[in-house]
Amino acid sequence: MLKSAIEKALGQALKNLYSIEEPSVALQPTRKDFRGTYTFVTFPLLKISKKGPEQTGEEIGAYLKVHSDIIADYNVVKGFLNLEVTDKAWLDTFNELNATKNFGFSAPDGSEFMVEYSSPNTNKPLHLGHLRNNFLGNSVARILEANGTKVHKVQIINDRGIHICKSMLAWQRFGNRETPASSGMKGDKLVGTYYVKFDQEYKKQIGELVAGGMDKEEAEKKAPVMLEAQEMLRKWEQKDPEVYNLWQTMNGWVYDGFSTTYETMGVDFDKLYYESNTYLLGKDEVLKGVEAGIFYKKEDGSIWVDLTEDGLDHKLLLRADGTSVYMTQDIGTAIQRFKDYPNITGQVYTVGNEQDYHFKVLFLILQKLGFSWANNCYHLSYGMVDLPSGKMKSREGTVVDADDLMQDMFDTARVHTEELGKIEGFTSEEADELYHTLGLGALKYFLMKVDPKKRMMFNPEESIQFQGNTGPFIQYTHARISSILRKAEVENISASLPLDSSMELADVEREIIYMLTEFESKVKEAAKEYSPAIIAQYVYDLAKEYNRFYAELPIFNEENIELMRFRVMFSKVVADVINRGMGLLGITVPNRM
RNA sequence: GGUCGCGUAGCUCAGCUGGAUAGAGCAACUGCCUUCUAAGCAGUAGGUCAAAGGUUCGAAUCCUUUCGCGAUCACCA
Repeated sequence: MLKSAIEKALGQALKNLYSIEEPSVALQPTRKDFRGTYTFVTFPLLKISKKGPEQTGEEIGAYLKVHSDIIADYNVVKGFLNLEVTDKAWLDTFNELNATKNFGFSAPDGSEFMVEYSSPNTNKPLHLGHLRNNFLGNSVARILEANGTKVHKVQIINDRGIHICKSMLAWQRFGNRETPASSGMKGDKLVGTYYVKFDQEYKKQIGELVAGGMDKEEAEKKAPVMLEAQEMLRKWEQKDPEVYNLWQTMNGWVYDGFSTTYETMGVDFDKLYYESNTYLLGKDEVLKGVEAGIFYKKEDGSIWVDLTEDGLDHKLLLRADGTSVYMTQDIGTAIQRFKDYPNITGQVYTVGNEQDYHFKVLFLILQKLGFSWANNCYHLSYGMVDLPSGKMKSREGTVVDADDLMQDMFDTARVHTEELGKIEGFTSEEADELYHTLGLGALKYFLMKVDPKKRMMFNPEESIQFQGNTGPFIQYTHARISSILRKAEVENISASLPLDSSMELADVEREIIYMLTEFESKVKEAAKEYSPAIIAQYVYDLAKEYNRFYAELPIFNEENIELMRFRVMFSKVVADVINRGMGLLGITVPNRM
């Protein structure tokens, strides 16, 4: 609105001054060291204006100052024309924002999309990497929704295969019928311990075989527990009742554990896909592809796709014995989802960047099979969360458990809050809720402020900060504003009456109105880039700027009543954007802290 | 070795669809609570944007090469 109005005026200026028919005017924000809000770069115009950069800037600036009632003043530095906006235009802009409910967000436009995230294995508890995955996927879903798209949140649970048989076998052998109830352990944790027990037993047996003279590679294949696990997998595939029951029971424990964790995390799903239901999908599609000549069959009967023309290599799609590989299932599952949700136009897969190649191939194959939606499939590829020691490794016990980390965050929040003595008048329930809000806010913000594509560092020794560029800093800003709004209500200051637009504003106020006008484009950009980090960065900048305002200018001590009203209303709008922006990250903001 | 990604302040990260003197936070140092929440604000210090070439009026940003780190290249998932 404001920006496009200026661009329009600028276009008119270029037309009249230099007879440019279709001027491409792109404004950029003015650097902090100069006066003004928007900057127009004149260098590309010099050939047409046939004048120096300063003179060209002067001409355009002077024209705008006279002909546009939005432009208050201008200054020229080298080839940069910096434009200052009138306070009236700022206040009109503010009034418009204030009058628009949920400005920056779009109403539902009928589009539908699917977002997949989490997608764990059922043999071990969720860890730090899953937290990044879940928070990102869940946030992207919220961001798409804010852009008018109906989103279906799903995950595919890897509930079958050799890994879960390993846990089952170890439980049969060492478990003494232990259950989550009998042990008091969360179900996912309990099953995880048996996965570890299997590995220990496996290693022990390998050691014994090697000591008996077998070479290591063979020992890894011949270790009795491994053979038994494989036998168990065969029984599972034949739906052997005993194995199947145990499988259902132990997976049930895991799901109970997971759902507790998801609830704490504040994420949810609209539909769950299970590999035990989907692992046979895709085979028909692959066979159809062979008939269509898209794939080819080798002499041994295995089926492949040749991707060398696309710069990739040959990829196996069906084994010689006719059984599926991961790719086969993923082809089938993708197609199944478009059958389940006929209105979706694409889907987002939130999966780590170690699978970049896999998804490149998957999307390419879906294209070759002729699915037009394949072009709208996006791999939200995020970087690993590294520890100072490097990658997390379960074998070395360096995995950061999701439940433990969240609990640590709640404890840290409690310690900070108590130190600051900020919970006067809180009931213990309210205090607990606050610790939860702050701890989770700190964690989510920490994991999402970084560009998803980049790998990031988490140092468990230095706990996540609560000051500076953090979730709690932004939450604090919201709590401060809430306090102002409570006071405004007590003092009966009307925030609903229209504002007079003839006041003089301070720089910091103009800057913040400018930032508010940018919210919409940030929300759109975040959707286009599938990047919650863009929102995180924006909300932080806004909160930071608001705190400057808070320190520089009085509100209730302002003598000009109209200006005081403006500042109250202005604070309210900032709080609203902070609230909704943080909401896009799945972070709640408190009214007191 | 092939392919992909990354390398910005002591540390963690922005900036990357080319624009001005490269920004935040943490850590260090200095100020600011008789005024609306100091989880805050203001300031000082800290940089050959991995290196070298190239394109351009202009390069952290685009291209090439080199170095370093990581991922991936399974009839695993």
